[in-house]
Amino acid sequence: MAGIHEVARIAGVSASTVSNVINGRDEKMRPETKRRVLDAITQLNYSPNIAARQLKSGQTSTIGLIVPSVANPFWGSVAHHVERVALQHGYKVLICNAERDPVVETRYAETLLASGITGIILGSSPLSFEHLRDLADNGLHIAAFDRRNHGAENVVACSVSLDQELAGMIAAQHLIGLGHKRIAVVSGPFKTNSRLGRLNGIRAAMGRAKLELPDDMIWQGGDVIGFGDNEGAELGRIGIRELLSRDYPPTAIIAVNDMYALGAYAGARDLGFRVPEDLSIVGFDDIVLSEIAQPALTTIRQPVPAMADAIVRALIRRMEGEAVEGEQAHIDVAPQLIVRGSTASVHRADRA
Amino acid sequence: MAGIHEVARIAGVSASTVSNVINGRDEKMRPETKRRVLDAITQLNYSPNIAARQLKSGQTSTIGLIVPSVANPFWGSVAHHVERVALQHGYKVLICNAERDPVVETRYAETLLASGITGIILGSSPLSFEHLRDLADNGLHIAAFDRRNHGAENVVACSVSLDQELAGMIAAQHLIGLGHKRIAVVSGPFKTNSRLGRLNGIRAAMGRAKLELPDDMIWQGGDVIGFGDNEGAELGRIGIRELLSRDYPPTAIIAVNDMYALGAYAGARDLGFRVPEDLSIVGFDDIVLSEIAQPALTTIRQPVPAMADAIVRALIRRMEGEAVEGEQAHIDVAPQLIVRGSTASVHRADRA
DNA sequence: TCACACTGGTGCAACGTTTTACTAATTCAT
DNA sequence: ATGAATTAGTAAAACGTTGCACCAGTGTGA
Repeated sequence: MAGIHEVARIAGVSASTVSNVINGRDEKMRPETKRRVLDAITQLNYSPNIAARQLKSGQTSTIGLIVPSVANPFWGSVAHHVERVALQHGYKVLICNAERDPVVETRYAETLLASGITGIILGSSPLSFEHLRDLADNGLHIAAFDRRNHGAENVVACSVSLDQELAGMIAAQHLIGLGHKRIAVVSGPFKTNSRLGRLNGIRAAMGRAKLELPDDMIWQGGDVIGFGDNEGAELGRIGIRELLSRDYPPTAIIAVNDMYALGAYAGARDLGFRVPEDLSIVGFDDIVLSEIAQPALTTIRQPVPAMADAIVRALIRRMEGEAVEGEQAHIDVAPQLIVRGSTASVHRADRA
Repeated sequence: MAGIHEVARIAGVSASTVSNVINGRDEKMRPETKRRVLDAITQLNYSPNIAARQLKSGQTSTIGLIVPSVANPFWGSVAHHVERVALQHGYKVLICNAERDPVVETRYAETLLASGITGIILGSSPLSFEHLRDLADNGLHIAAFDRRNHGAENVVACSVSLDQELAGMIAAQHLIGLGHKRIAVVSGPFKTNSRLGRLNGIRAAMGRAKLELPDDMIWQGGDVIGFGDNEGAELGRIGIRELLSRDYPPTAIIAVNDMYALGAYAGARDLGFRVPEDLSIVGFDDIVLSEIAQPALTTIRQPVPAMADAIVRALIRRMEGEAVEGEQAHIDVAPQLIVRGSTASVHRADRA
């Protein structure tokens, strides 16, 4: 591969001039000189060595995106939109799967920082960001997707998320409004901020309606096999079978995300329950397949394109030092209830 | 951030010695010296600057993965497994979404090569690899996932794929065996090698059974909005509605992948057709949701974990110069028919 | 005692950019 | 005609590693 000096030699100029051309500093340069350089560049098929550039300037136009697992279409969609927005701003995106494992997450973040990447977006919504404090102190800008930065302002520069509690409340209220009284929750471990937020919202709404949410109506699976983002659908299926086998089965289910909800469809079917006649199901996220499912899933949509837009812009402002003191650090987006075919007014509730 | 010289100063040795410790060249070194260096490293929280290392050595332990879109769970799963295997071999993975656009694809490949990455895995299965010839000539090792490298041996170093024709034949034979005679195909544009291969297989099987596959039974959508990997489900839905509105609608559908197939479920439902009573549907890939769908989808499985394993190992052998002359460059894996609930013997065929 | 081999390191020149300070050549104002 | 200002471009020192070539001691055999 040819270097900048080779180009300079061919064009009959100095390396500095070539560098100036490449970087658009061509105000004080004869058009003809510029042309000669450009010609040499195309002739040699030259492209700048990124490692060298980075070593010198300390800058990369790359941001890291750490997600639980791209095998979950929700995160696939997030990755897609983050990349789209980043590209518009001249940034590339490096996607990493960390499976919500803080150790893997930290290792990835370290690697990214060591590669000169100074900004990452974290999708794992952990309860604490302590494992990343060192990196943050060393200059890594961290943005949180799907979690507020409250209580971690010095580690997490900015964040976007649904108002998770409100989202949980809306889901529960929808079911309560349909007359459901025995509502269960299906989820993986409540070890993420977002899940906990949703659960609190559900509790609040039920409390207000004078309904109980006993612990045995909260099904938590997947502790052993990780946080269950890969196996969301499978866990949902298992969870609901367990719940529906009870003496007093629930008449409605709130699944912690759409993958669990779709798994719940299968589990309900396994036991001969019809959705929504015998069982109503609500999910969160609104992945593409939710609309396709039979029946189409009622869910709380996360407006991913807008969220990606907000977080990428906010992060880039921080990385480029443009953020002003006290600039709004968290952006709350409104959850949106999408009513489709998986919820209906209660039928079997009275029988129990 | 501290550098190697700072560490050397603290440990009371030279930078070379620190470098030797970091890179495991410690055979001729007093254990005590090594310990001092290690102590200094932890004390300063030192980690080597990757850009500098790369600039000097020309090596990165990173491979690139270019996929059509991680928004399709199939590619999410591929990314997941590629990453898993790469990590086992000490490599990291950089995932890029190219939406099957040769221009975007080329730009990503250029960026990767310029960053010192000398090996990429390409998932787009293009008809031609000409757009990448230059990069290959400049030292980029290219591996193809989902397509044979035949006819492009000098551009594509190695490849894995299903035997696409066989896969197509198996799908068609399954339906033929159930008595179907009017079989339609739903797909995005046939501009990829894998889709074309599947179609050829279907044709061959039908020809052998003396059945026709007229052009108007091959629905192709999505030309305008890209190659339709994002919109697979939506396209499947539209396509099938169009096919089922014909005077002589098909009794069975082969969808080019599971996303299209799942979309076809919705489209069939829209028009009051029941699956599988009125319409049988077969997909390809076997994504997680296929098992969850109602009814569970009959599909041709791609053994993703094994394929990822094979291609990553083959690519790394090439990158590290260990591949011997004439080493097998393409690995064909066997398609596997997974019969589930979406196919049944023909009922309505006679009515038409 | 000398030549030689080992042991346990060290010194320094790269790698390919960027960028600051500098200069040679030209034009301009006086 | 002279000094100042402008224009168009250059030289060279970084950036943080790596790895070859080298070297100062110490032990060994003749």
